[in-house]
Amino acid sequence: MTMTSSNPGHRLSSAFPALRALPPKLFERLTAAAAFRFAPRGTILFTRGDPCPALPFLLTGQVRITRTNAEGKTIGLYTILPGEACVISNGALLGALPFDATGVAATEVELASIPAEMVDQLVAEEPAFRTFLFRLYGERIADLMGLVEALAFQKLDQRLARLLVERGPRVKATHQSLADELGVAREMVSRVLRNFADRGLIEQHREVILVADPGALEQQAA
Amino acid sequence: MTMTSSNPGHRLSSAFPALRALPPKLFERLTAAAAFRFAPRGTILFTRGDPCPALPFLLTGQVRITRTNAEGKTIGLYTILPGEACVISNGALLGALPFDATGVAATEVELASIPAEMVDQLVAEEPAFRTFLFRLYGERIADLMGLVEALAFQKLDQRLARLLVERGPRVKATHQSLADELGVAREMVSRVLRNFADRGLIEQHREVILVADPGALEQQAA
DNA sequence: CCTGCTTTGTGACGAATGGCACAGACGCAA
DNA sequence: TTGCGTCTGTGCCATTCGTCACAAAGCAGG
Repeated sequence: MTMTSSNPGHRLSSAFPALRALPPKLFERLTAAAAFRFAPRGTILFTRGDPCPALPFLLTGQVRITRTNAEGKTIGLYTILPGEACVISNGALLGALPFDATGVAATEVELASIPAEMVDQLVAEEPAFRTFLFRLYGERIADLMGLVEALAFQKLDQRLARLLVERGPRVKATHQSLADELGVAREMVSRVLRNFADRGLIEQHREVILVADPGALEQQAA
Repeated sequence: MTMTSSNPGHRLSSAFPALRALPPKLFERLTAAAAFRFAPRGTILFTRGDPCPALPFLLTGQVRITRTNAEGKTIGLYTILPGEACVISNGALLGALPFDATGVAATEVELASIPAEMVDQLVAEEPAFRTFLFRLYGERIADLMGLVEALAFQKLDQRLARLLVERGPRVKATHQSLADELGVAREMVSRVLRNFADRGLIEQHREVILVADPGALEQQAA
């Protein structure tokens, strides 16, 4: 499902400041080579073992990176926001590794895939792009290290509280999806949420959680 | 403690194939600019919040990357082997991020730190170096994702068995250090090891564990 | 040999989480 | 309205792990 946006060049450069400094010629070639793609919520953008022909840049929406084990249990790793690129793919791309996780559109998403050679050329020629990419790697690694620490040392109530303040004030999700995100059993999520609701920290509705007391939730997360 | 190796250029290029293709001029400059350093086992090479003026390449030995939380609990993230570089530092380096973990010399180590500008130049000019670096990033991210999955879904006996087969057949470590590595309580490590020993999978001595039945341990890890 | 430190072993108990088995609530479609 | 599927709530019990409180064993220095 590849489509051309009404103004691809502008969207790319406005989402990615690092591209703004490009020589016009190169930017033009980049825009021409980019594959713009639009995908509805829930689309599996890539999964373990997929080949990786291009580096996807996220223009709008959110992509959730998750990992599922042999028994089907799932845990969320991190989220890609607009203006970021999927560097797992990149590791795969330029380092020639298969990637090892799954990317799902958490909302409707719009992305622009840049072919490998183009990315390589950008890295070689554009200092701002190098910085952009390396910073992105650094942030992903930091995200993962933070997750490791949380898994090792934090209790479920802390992790869930953190998730709610970050996604709040309105979180649309089933308990099951939150459980998958956190890598725990659904019943545990239901119980902790019930506890939060009893204490007035949140308000629960079907598929929706409203954060009622962000301060107290933050407290709970600490 | 900076010292000049007897043959720095040769050591660098033999540990890092990606550097072998460099133009002689550049390689000479690189060798001249590199700070060779030798550190005994246990040295803290960097820690959270340290600035990061250069990219350390590991020539010999092993560096363990760990993370410690506010209460002093520790967990190991991954290990850097000879021929690899510390890409956390690099994220910090080229992306201008503080790094977020601690690096400890797990053995005596020898490393060569390349200044930031030099690394930047290498990335710009040397395709082989780009590939090297991106592949390294990819591997680190894969390591961390694997660790996340293990923490979320595997029991201690599985994780400990895995560690022993990977580090075997002779593992020199106290139960406490293994506990720190795995992010668990020392008593649990003692109990699981006792169990392994009772079943003939390992043999225990003070500070030393001998893997007696790698196959069965592997089984246990699965 | 004594002494003191580090390492390892162990029992008892509680807290956190998982998993099962349902029941009830809600929403949608026929 | 009725029926059905999904989502949520809950009781119960097993397992895993953490913590505390020691005891015992090994090593090193005087």
